[in-house]
Amino acid sequence: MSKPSIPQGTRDFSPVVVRKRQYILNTLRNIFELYGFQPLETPAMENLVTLTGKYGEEGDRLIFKILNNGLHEKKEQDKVKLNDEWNKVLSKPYSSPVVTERALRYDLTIPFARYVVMNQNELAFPFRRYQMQPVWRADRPQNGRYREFWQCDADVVGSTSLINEAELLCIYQAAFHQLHIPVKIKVNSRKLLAALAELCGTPEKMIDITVALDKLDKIGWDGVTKELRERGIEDAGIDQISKVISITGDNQAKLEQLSTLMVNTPIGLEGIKELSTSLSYYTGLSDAGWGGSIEVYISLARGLNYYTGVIVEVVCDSENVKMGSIGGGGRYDDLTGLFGLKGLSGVGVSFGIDRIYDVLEQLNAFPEQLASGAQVMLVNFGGDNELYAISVLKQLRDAGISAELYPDAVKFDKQMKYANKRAMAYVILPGDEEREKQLVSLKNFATGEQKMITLSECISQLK
RNA sequence: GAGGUUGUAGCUCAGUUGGUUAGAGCAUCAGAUUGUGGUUCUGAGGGUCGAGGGUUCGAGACCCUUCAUCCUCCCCA
Repeated sequence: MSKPSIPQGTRDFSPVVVRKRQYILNTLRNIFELYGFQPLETPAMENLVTLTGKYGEEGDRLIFKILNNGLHEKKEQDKVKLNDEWNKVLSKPYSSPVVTERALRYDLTIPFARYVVMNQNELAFPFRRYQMQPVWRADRPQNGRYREFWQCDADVVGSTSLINEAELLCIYQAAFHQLHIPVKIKVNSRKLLAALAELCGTPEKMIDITVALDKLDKIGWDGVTKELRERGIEDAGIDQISKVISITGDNQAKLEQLSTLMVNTPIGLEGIKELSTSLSYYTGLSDAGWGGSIEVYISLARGLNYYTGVIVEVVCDSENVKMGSIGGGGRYDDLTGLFGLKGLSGVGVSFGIDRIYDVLEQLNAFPEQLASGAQVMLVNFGGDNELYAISVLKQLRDAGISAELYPDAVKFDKQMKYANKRAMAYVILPGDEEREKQLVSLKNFATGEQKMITLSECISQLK
């Protein structure tokens, strides 16, 4: 069987799908630019050492490694060495510069950090960048998870101001407002989670508590309790956690109650102050017309363990849509420290393009006119009419009208079927009669209405 | 890393306890229709039944191996 196929976990995007994806990307791009973010692109491949050790043990295994090429030309002793290395690679997860020294990028954050460190002397800090590119993971694909997928990030590095947090919240609000997706934006702080771990008397268990708590929406409080016990949290600690996450009220009320509970944990008070400051900046920057809500959500944890301050997550707030988070982010201190540049703080957000696409599809919220391609097709009648059609074609394009001429003078029926399948808005019939009178017949494909008019009338109607 | 699903025409899938020449719909092509698409009608082409082995008089179906695929858990986006 030699049917063509594509690698597991990859996708083709058909013309209609690409248009819809571009609609999302263009919307986001315009907002990023409006907020003063600059575009950045980095290579599909990075040096393997740039990536290894940055995503945890699990992450290292999911990095797509690129085999070195040209090795077959080397000498006999090199072949022996390569064979040895190959055996190590095949026996277990292992990498060696002899076999592979490059890898496909795993996310956009680490390459961004690498870029910042490499260009630290040229960049104007704080550096605001956005980046929309595919990334690759050697994960096992399943529903909604791919080996090649797109990420879309906006980050600010080199500033600890909470204005940045507020601006990124605004970007979320503005973006989803423009895309017509109702959202709830959940915010929290890693500092509150750290304080929570202190309240439990087990500050070193913060990651365990975080991971368990993150599943609250999925497995419920009973499930979380079970997992916390498994992770070695005492019942007294679980009581504390229960007390904290059962706080209710508006954001202001929640933060006030929290500061009572965390009165003896300085890091908790710090987190509370940061959240409340960010929210007040946000109020000043945001537009009253934006829908959706921002909610302090104490059980929000997020898996990534490099966040250190405010964390944020966006979920679609519609009864008709069941979907996990469609965006997330937070503050990370010292990301560039991994590459030797200390003391740079960053904060960023990420948009889940594929999930946003699915949500728009479910809400039926894509703009109508995205579906069609060329606006008008000219029927090819062959002979002298072909040259006439070409002159009409050129004038249409000169006027900025998207047009195409059917390239072969095949049966009329076939050309009309093609136009129909391509969902053309109009068809122009430049035949014998039209050519002799120097007119065109313009047919509206939706209504079937057709009339013979001058080219300039036609152009003004199509514009 | 663990567990499960499904592989039959370009696509979506039927195919009975194993039994003639493996079917349907859609799509394609041709014709009814040489300047009018979506609707009809008629006809045609297109399959090493994922691959390899086994059981059998006989395998698309049963058994083994293998590959691919999708999904669930883990983890993540």
